Amino acid sequence: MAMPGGVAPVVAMRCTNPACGATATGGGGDWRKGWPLRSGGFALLCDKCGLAYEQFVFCDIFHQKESGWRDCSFCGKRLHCGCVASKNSYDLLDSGGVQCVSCMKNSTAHSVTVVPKLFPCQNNLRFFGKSDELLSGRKFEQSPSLMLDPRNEDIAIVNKSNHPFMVKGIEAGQSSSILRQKEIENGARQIKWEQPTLSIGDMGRPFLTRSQSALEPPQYTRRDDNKDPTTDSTTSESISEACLSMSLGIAHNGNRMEATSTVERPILSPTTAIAEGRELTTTLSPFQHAQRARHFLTRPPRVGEGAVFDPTKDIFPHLRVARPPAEGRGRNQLLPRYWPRITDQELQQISGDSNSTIVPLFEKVLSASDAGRIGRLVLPKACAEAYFPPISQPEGRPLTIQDARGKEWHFQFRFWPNNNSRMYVLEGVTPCIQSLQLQAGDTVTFSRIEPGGKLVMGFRKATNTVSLPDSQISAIANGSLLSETLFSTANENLGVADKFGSRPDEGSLQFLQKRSRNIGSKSRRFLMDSEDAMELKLTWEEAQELLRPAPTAKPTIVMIEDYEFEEYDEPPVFAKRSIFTIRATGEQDQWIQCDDCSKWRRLPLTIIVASKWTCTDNSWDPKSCSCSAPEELTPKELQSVLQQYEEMRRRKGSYGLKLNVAEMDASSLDALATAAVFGDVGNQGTASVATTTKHPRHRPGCTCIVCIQPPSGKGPKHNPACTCNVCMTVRRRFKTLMMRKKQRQSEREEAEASKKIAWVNRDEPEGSNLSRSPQTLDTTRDSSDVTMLDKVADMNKGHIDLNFHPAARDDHQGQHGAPQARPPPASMMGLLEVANRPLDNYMKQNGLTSLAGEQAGGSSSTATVPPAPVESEERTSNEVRVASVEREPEAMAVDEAVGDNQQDKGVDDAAAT
DNA sequence: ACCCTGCATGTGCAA
DNA sequence: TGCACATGCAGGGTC
Repeated sequence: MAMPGGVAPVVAMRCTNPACGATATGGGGDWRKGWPLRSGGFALLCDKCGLAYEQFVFCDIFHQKESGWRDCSFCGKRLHCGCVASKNSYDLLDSGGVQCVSCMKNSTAHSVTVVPKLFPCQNNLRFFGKSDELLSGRKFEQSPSLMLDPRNEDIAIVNKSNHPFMVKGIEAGQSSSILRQKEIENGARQIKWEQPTLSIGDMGRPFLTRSQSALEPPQYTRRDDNKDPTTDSTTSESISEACLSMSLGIAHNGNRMEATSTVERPILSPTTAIAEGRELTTTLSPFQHAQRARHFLTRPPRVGEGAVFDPTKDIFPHLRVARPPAEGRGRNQLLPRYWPRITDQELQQISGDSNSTIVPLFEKVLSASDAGRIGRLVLPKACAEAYFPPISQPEGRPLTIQDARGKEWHFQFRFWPNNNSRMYVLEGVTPCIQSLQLQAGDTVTFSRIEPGGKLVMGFRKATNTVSLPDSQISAIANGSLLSETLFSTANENLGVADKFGSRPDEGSLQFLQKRSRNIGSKSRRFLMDSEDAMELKLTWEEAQELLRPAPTAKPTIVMIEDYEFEEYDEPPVFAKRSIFTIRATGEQDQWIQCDDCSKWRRLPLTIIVASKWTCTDNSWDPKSCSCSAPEELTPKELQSVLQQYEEMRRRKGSYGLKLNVAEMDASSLDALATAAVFGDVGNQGTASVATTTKHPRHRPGCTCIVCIQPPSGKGPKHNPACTCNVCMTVRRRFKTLMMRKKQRQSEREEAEASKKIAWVNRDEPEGSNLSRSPQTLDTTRDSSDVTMLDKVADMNKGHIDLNFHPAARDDHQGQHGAPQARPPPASMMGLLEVANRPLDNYMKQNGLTSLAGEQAGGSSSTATVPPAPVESEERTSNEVRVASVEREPEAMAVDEAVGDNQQDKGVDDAAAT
């Protein structure tokens, strides 16, 4: 094949990043594929110093953006895309943008003007070879020159600016004004050039950098600069598409090799980007900054390979990067939305200290049905087929996946035939989903540990998880619902903090976009500036917490659709968030965080602090009225309190109820108690922090039946031979229950027999023993009902009797047919109301002064220690019900002594006893 | 009555 | 236009 200009082949390339210095011949592994191109190939990236995947994520967002309208990446013209009618009015760019017809036409008139792909940053790559011609520059007018390295079939493309590009696995083919890949059948490899004329006025300008200026500046194509970049999404999109790409396009399509060269996004190293950020601070709009900030997130995703030098790794371990799919069957077809966006921190977390390598496979934003109670997680077909073991039968096979905590989950990986295709699902995910507290909009990430091939899953909480009905979303989108919801008991989360504290998750954003797409023909966003947005980055529950009743206000409790509202005559006070705790002496404290130094300070209980508060405002404690004063709580105490405070908030959310401040007290207390149980409070020993997303007293790693038993249906079952307290107790109760059931059954049979006899002898005179038998049973029934009534009454008096047996009532109902007049049922509200009373009430009622003293030997200085720790976790109401049903008499007495604080605790406490 | 299971269907996206 | 996927639904099983 003739080389244009007779240029010698490229023999090697070197990354210009001095910290990287990667040298490769193109086949030595220093290069790898980047983002997929429309044509099926992949961009080519330097593997060592790392180039920006985030660019693609960025573009991907815009790909996912409103499907109807997109902006031309060159002129900014708004194009209607997607429908058949518009098919010829635009052209898709491999880089993710679109190009309008005008620009397509104009582009042919321009000479090839490209932005050097790699030169804006220090990571940029330069080619060097035997021939200095490569470096000295070889200009071409219409089409890039192609240089082929005969050894590795890499092709360097030198553009007008003397910046070469490389294409792997191609042959120099025809030149044309359009740079586009052309697929060549039957093994022929050819490339077709698509005009990459870029309006650098849009795109390249922000990327004028030191390194770039040091090189030959690219030519710019002017465009209208008068557009306000904040309103012109073109800018943002263009920013991401500023450079001509060097791309590697190898599609595994039989024997066919495909190669691509296309327009590409600018590649920036983080360091350079930061430098640029300084340089461009004055010229970029906030919107642009926002976009640029994404470039800061770029780092080389070293996928599934051993540790290599990565200059950004240590600097930005938390950066969320869309990693290209790992090797797998058909991975090329993997949609970018499934690319795992996993940070090194998370990878580190998964891999622990081991030397194993984590290969991120894919991720998925949980849909409502994924996170629902059905327990089925729909897997993207391509991902399932690429990374999970192949299955031929619909029944599939069991699959064990380990979570980040090392816990193994057993799922059934299977598929359903669907429209001549397959729909892959993971069944039995409910326990896992619940354990990880995942909900729709959150993201689960699947990875593989090498060596070994073990599957691991991580998760990412959505920053903008929304499960509101569309109407509410719409209202929120219009800003109309905000205040309304703040004053309501909406139990939906609008903002669950990212576990890793990262920025909003793209997938979740897409989820949001998707959810709100049907609201109307136009997308709406509640207009707020960035500070407002920061202020509003809280959940509805948090917002509720910020609203405190006026100090003089006395609430009236009203029930609206089974939700309990505190109704005040006076408007609520907008307060700063604080945490309530109870000391061993029973005294309550309020803790509040200084806005300046972030230290937590103790405040009197009755103080309601305005939205901003600093140590200097602390007039109640002269010792802590300065930010320099040490914090009263030790870091461990603080950590425990905060963790459990978060836990409490989550539980509030899961109950879907607005719980009053007293409940917060109890929960905070519970938090401290939990911490105390694990030796975190009052014991400055080495006990590790017991983090759990489950019941506060659940021990990490606990596999007792209540911890792992799914609410129903399939799923991992507890080892029947387990001898843990809970299991033993449950078994004992089950035995008792069965005995009772047997007894009732025999009674019933006896009654049936009696009825028959009574019917046969109905003409018998009254007083007959036989005819009175059912009445005798009625007496029994009444007696039982009295007992039940007593229990309900007892409950309403404030004693939760978890022995209350709903099944017993059912039995009687079944036995006697028509329901009878009954007292108000023991509703969940009632239970919660009682359960939420603070522990000090309980202690008073039970004549206790300090549980801490009794139980923990007074080891806690600031916390009240709860009853003995038991293995448990926050359970669904279903589980609670089950546990309640299975109580036996000996546990009842314990319940009344112990289980008055929280409903779910009672079960565990009794179990432990 | 509730749950599980398997399948069907509608919608949106990508080719 | 076809495919992927979210979700609805019906039927059977279990509590």
